[in-house]
Amino acid sequence: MPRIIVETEAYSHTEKGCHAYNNRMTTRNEVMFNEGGHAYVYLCYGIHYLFNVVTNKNGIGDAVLIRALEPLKGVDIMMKRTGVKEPARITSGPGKLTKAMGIDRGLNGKSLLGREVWIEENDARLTGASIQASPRIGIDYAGKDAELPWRFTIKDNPWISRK
DNA sequence: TAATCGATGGACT
DNA sequence: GTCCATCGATTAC
Repeated sequence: MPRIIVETEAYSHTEKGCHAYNNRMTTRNEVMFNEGGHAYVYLCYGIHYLFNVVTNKNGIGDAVLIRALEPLKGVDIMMKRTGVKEPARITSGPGKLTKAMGIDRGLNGKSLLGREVWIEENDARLTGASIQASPRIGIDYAGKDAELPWRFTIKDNPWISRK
């Protein structure tokens, strides 16, 4: 069931918004220190699973949070999973998209080159002008690092989260 | 071992 | 606009 990723946020161990800040490794975020190309899935607020892609080398805790998707197929089953009627709202948020995709902690640490979850290229090509950068969402506790413009969205795409 | 707190979202006033 | 469900990880003691 393909999707196009339309909204992401970057997290690096060099800033406080990241779980791996200051190279802190815990049972929760240890997969972030894996080789890039792995899935990092964790439970937030006791309710929502958030899906990240580990991006750096082994031993370096960097990742990209997937915040929103544009569905290409499978809209019907995602509406059934989430109960959301409006197609453009099914995956418009990091917690909602994992529910729509059926992602849970069972995928934590899985390789994105495997068969359970993966990312691939398609024919869509973006120009720099169609990508907007803005401050990340929901990390006020990170202080000054919360202002980093590390949230990337596709301009005017209706599937991005509205915050 | 106990208290606190989220990389959220939905319901409600 | 405000409130809060819900639970594992983290922090406080």
